[in-house]
Amino acid sequence: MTKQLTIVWFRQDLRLTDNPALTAAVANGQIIPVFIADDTAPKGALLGGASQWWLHHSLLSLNKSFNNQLVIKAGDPLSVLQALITEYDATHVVWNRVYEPWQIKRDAAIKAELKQQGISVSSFNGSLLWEPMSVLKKDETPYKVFTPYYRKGCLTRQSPRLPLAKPEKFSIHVNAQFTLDALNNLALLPDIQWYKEFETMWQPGESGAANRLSRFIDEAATQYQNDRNLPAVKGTSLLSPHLHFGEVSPNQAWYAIIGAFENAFENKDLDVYLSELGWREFSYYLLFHFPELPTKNFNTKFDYFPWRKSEADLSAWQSGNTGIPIIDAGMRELYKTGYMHNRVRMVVGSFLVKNLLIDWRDGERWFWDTLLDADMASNSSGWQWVAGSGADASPFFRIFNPILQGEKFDKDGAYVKHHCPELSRLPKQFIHKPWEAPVEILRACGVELGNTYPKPIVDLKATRTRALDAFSRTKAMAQQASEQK
DNA sequence: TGAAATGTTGGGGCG
DNA sequence: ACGCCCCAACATTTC
Repeated sequence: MTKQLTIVWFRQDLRLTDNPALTAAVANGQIIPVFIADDTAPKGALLGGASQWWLHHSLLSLNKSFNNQLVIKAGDPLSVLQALITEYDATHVVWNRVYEPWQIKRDAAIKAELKQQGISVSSFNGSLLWEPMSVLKKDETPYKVFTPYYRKGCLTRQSPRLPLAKPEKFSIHVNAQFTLDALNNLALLPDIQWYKEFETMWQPGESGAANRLSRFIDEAATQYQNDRNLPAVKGTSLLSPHLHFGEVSPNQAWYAIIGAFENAFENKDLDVYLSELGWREFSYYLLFHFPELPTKNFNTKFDYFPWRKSEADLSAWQSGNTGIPIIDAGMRELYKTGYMHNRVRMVVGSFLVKNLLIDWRDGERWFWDTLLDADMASNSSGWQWVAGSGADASPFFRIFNPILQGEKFDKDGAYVKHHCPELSRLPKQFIHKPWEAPVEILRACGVELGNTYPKPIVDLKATRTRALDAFSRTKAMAQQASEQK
């Protein structure tokens, strides 16, 4: 019997349980687990600062699971793999698929090249419940609306793969060794020490992911429909960064929910959660079928939109100094914790695009750099959804009023007070609109607008009208352009 | 997974 | 008792 040695190329699947590529490799003999920092990644795909922090720790965790034998490399993945194949005399290479357009292209080229060299190469689905290529409408074109995509396109198809068990034992080539130098050479930890707070809130790695999932099931899943909207309450799963790096698969989350409760689909709370996993699938689906989603308006009407350029406004938004409490709380939460509650993501997104008229791509870029769960598919489809330019998007005229959103979902202002402590003494009546508070109340609460906390940088009512006007002019221009053809 | 403007209804105050 | 007005509460339309 010939000796079989398989290189397991880890990318966005940093786990041992339910890892199809790993399971296949282990069944085939010895393995070499490797992570490669890809030097050839296009600029827009380079990991943001927050994600780099996460990756650093997730790799440490994965290495621990591999008994200190995770090989870490940097460079052009093809060359790195070829060098490893030669060095170890490997016969097989396996990986779980990724879906960013540039990675699809790269992987196809690598697969072709290695096969040509007589290496056996296999790829697997480790990250999606339903892969994009297999879900189409009757006319063979991709869905553009979520509900039929999910209910008809996905749910009526074959059930997602049941999670695979963690390989009980595996044999790693004795020469495969982790070195801290190799990890540190990736320089994933940023120079600025802004991530201190990340460490108190997050536990990157497979066991951290499992903890989050079981905690969600025990404490929040059955109140999900309502509590997921309350940013001061831990009512969401908080799984997004773990899912992005593949420390847990959507299949594990899916079947954990279905297994923990009877008739999950009949239960509104659980059904809503499962459909959020469906939205994640939809994002990957859109990115796969519309590879320009991260940079181009899905709805080309928006190519005529008169975006404003304002460094001052953009930077006030980024730093959480717009003078509108729920916006500032969200943006500060993001910078400090690498995360922002989803309800608030919608509100700050609407504010940037509609009240400030700043291009959604500027928002997308900031999120990409600061979110621990930054994900090309979710980020671009999310921003296009907010802007109104996306597939099955929120219509542009649906403009969130940050005061009303605050009063509805952060009634007593706990979220605002936590992230904007300079407002913490304000009565809840004014917590979402301090500029309406009488001066004597402001003074008594230690708030001086324009000094301890900014005055609002825009008038919400006037900018709402301005946005609607810009939108109607955009429609007219698009209409005119189409008539001229 | 909106908000504001506009329309409708009905109870109650009042002459 | 009746008509009128006001306006809150809810519904519908519009962006």
